[in-house]
Amino acid sequence: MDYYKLADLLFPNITKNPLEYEEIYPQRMLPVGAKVTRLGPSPTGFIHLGNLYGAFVDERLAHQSGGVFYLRIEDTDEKRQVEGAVEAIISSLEFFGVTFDEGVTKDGEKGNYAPYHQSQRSEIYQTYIKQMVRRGQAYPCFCTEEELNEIRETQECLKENPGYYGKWAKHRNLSLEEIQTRLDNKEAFVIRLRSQGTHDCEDEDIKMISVEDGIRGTLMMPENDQDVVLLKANGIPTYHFAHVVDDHLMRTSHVVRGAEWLPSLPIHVELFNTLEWPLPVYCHTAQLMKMENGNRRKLSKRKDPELSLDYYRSEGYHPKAVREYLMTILNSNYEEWRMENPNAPLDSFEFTVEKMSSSGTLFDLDKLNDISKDVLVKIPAAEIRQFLIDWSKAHRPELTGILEGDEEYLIKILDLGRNGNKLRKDFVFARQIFEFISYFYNDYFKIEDSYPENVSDDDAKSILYAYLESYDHQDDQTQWFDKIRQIASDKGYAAKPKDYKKNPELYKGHVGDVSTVIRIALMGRATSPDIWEIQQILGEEKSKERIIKALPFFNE
RNA sequence: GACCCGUUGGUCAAGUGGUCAAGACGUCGCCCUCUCACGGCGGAGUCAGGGGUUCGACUCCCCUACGGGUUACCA
Repeated sequence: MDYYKLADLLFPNITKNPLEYEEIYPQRMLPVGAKVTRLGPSPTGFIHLGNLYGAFVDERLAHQSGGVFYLRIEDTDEKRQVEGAVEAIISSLEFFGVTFDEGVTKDGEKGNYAPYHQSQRSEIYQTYIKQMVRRGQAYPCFCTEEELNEIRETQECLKENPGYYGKWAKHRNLSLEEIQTRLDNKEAFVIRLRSQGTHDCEDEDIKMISVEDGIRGTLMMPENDQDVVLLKANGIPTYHFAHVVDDHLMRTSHVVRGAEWLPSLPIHVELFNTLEWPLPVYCHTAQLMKMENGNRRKLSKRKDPELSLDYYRSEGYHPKAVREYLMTILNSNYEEWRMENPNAPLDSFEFTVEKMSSSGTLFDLDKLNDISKDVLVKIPAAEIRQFLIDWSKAHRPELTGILEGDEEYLIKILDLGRNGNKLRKDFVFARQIFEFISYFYNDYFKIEDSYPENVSDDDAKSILYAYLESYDHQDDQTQWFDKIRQIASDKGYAAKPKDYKKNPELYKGHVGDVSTVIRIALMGRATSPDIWEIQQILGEEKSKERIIKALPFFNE
């Protein structure tokens, strides 16, 4: 068989020598140990937490080593293109603090290894394919879908491994004449790898290959024996081929991807070997899992919209919180480091791929929320205010007016209980924050809780009346509370909770019940931060007004 | 089915032959306390099972079970 002739027959328009690409895309000039990583999303527009998880690994690996992190769009599947997806991906990642040095950006492509859209790299792929055909390493296959199905069915009956390999590879050794004829008939064809792998026949045992995975250590797997499709009938490569060519030519040093790629690793290894290129360091990350009906399963795009990044954005999780959380599940020693370095920037943590877990991790909302509290408590009120405003503009526009309205007022509210040494950690995510502080705004103030059971309506009324009588906005906190105690004992409630605990039969309740009545009148809820402080923020007028409104006496 | 990966408390997990098997979240109790938070203290709770190897196994080997993934001209 004259493979040169075959190659020209198949790709008459490809004239470049592969070596030219080696010159166009030379070895990167980077410091020793610098890592080159990439994110290669397919533009379906949907990214979930798992993608972000992987993106952080890429980002840290590159930026921690003085390397390069670039974005490549893997748009080799025409059926899955979604309008505006690339922009959505970029802005989503940007929101969560993932930035690229190179590749596809909002303003087009940037970098010396362009193009970064796989759809624009056909000539490159075909040049290498042509070379492989010339060398007899790849061949055209004209099998139709029906023929492929037939093969699979036969294999199933015979209980042999499914796939296109060995004796099942019908078109592996087609003659030049036959190929010519089929070409003349305009039959569609794909290009397949002529795999050199061994099969599990009587006299041949499958050879094993071993690969060093950055996360998982030594991996032993059977070598590939499948004549996988390299180039689809439309001239676009499959993921397998595009990955190998791109990551070689773009000089990627570390390929970070999900564990679902593990089974196709032997294909990639054979491809790199066939092309005589060095293998990148593979890092197969654990999957982020979800619990469903008592079982865990991989996060899925279709089934888990609540795990999409958009969900966290619309709830108003702070990007720093999400990042911090992901980091704790990314690197097992991160949490420990954070406790020792509570205020250090996240980037100063030394991330290592070896400290990554290789088993699937369940997403834990409780943990995210807890971490979020710690993160938010360190963010200055002015910054939180801006964050709330930005969030409302995108997700709750009806709140924007209020939030932007009185800047000083909002900042005081957000700083409530965050000045002393015992910091309140009340804030988790934007939507929750607004609910938490909503009683400060008349439009959102409403009575949500009812008075304690041991306080009669008459008592409640008289407590509020007495409170109003004694109200002096100039009182300091001690003076204020002394008056509450006074009211409590006047009405038959213990001034100190301990007294009540000792002799519950002597009292109707204790000072806590009294302040709960006041709290409900002022905030509409039985729980809130310190009443006195809240009054100082609300101001004298609003505070009194609410007490008056709560007095049934005045409502009658 | 075949192949691959995985399995330490409810969750995330330290741990690489000798530990009373860290820590965090959650949970429960107590303390602090005008409520709620915060904080402090304490409790319950784990090496999937069975065989080896070894003086000694969470750690090494084998088998079983369970979970997950892949098995496309999708990525």
